[in-house]
Amino acid sequence: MSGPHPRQRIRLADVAVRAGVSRATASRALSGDRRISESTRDAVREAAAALGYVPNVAARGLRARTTQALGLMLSDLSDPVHGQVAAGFELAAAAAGYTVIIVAAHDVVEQERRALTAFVERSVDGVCIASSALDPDEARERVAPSPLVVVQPDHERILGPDALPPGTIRTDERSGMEQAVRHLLAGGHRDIAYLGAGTRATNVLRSRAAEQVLRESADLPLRVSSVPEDSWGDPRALADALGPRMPDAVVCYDDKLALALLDGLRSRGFRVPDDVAVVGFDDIPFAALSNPRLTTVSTPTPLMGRLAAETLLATSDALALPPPVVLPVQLVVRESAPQAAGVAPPAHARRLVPVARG
Amino acid sequence: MSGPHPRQRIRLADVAVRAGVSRATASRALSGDRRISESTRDAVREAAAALGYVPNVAARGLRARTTQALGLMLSDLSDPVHGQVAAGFELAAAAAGYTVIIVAAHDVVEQERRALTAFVERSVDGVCIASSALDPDEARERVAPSPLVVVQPDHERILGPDALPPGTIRTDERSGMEQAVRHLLAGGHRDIAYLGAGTRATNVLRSRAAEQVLRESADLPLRVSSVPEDSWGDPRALADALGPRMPDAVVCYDDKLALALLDGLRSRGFRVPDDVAVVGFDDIPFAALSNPRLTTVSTPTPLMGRLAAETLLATSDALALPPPVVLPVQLVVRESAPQAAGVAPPAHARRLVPVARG
DNA sequence: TTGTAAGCGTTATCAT
DNA sequence: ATGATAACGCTTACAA
Repeated sequence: MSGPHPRQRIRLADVAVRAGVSRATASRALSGDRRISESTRDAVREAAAALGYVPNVAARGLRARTTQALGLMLSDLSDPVHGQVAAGFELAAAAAGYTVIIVAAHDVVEQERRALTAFVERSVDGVCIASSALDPDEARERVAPSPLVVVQPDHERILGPDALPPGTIRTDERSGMEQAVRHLLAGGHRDIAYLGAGTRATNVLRSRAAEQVLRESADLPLRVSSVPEDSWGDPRALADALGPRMPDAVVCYDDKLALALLDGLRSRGFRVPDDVAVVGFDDIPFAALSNPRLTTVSTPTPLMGRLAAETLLATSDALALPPPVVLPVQLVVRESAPQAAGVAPPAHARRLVPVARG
Repeated sequence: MSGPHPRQRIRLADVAVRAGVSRATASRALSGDRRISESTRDAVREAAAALGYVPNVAARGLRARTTQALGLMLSDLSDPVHGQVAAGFELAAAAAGYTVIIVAAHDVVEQERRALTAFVERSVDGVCIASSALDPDEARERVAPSPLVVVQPDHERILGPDALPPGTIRTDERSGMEQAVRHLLAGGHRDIAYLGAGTRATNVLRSRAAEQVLRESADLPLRVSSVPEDSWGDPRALADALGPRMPDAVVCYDDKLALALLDGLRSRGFRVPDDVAVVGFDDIPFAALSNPRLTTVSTPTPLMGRLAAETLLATSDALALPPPVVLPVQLVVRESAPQAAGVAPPAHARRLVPVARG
């Protein structure tokens, strides 16, 4: 039952012997070195194929000082947003012949540090952090001299006035909230609430942006409610968190929260959008399939992953990272916060896959 | 602006010099070798810490013939089921100090072959394939001598009478369909349909199981409809695929399809479950949040990933893989196919997180 | 055009 | 208890 392949792994030396050349020649032949004669090149290739030779990249990397591997740290692989970022990242990396090492750090700083160490141990050629609480400077320090790209940084530093550091990729939260809030105002809503999860920086960022826009556009206050980050498993609690008096409309931190809220509202007997309108953030795939379908701010998650990988691949020097990128987002109007009556919805509102994607 | 850490990476030799010992001693001290004296051990550790030494695992692996890395091949990281399998896999691997290399092969056989080659090139200590169309024997051959575990194999071979090979982890499709179909029969449904996606083996397996159970339990025929694997983006088409006359109930290939179908049925003016009941398969997180909430067969996806990793970690010899494992599944009754009137639902039917998980 | 030999950073063997 | 030294499998000066 054992196939034709030998148990012992074939080394370059074996190929060289079979082709009747030195290891150096074999190596050069396989790497397509122009100085090797046509004939020996073919001979070596044939030998390699015949033996089923697969190079040992650890050995190669040891000498060539490149591993053709990238590290990706994220909080949770089963999260739809992170999954899409990871998918885009992996796709771009694989297209360039790179391999991806993924570590889930579950938003625990100590695990995040360990993840970065794992990348350094493996000498990856670049590291991407997706939405981490770690201080970006510390992270960059830890993975040096590998370049580091941070997607959706979540350190409190982003709340300050400082410019984003090079190698940062973010979405335009402010624009997203502007579109969401203006849409609700146009729909006649006045008592608008923000439902946040946790106290992480991105949540604060979105909450503040919504508050500002509402203030500037209509001089109205924003009601801010908040639930702990891990309480999404209890949808009724989300509805209850909105307080004894239900607002006209709710903007949620993200779609996961919004979809859970839809469920909680239904349990509590509220109708969406008649009793209260709901807007999400991210446009995860199931946002288009909920009942009512979720109006949400579409973020280009797979594109962010792709961009992160491409940035790393294009960056040999960790100190030469490109300036921060802020990606545009777009409100997708669906049923949970429909267009004001009498106004035709824009074409994109019906699309399952948002325009800005990959 | 450049921190205290040196640009050049610290090698073991540097630590040895600083501690005033040989490289061999330094290596042994760091690996906690009992023969090294207390004092030198501390000295070496101090030196390592002071210099910020991080070992090079490629070099280590070259000599020690173990990489502390596992390979995971899946079709798509942004798929909820695969994401959960990957999350469970990564968690178990990380807990054992292992790192995971993930390659998405998008169900393309040629890419699957490349993925396996990538794992061999990197000499991973074990490989897991999640739901692949590749011939398991070919796969095992390709990754030899690393052990291979296959989660939810999808090769047509599984349709035959052959026993599953060692190192296989599957869910009990037959039992799942039995629970689903019996539940529908108990609810008074007679005209039952199966809505499948694609023609892959698992789809055929589920379809056949449903057919058999329906035949054996009630001597009724199963209506089988099918849509191409990539047509889930058009929910109305799914509803239309059920034919001109709507069945009493539909069992879907998986939850993604079922949730899309719910949307399509709503678009077409059908009420669920009044006009037609719908049952899914997998119990992905959003199945509990749809409207109506989805009745579905819960599969222990994170557990499968965890089990796969643990199996690999426990298997030094590729030829000593454990016998196939078939994991139990459990129907979770929700609104899209509710309990027959007058019968109290079991406790688990209300749980958000199914019992069998992780 | 090809071969020889040194080296990548570790760990393991064999001394001492 | 510690040190030399030889691997591990590959690439790349330097030679020829």
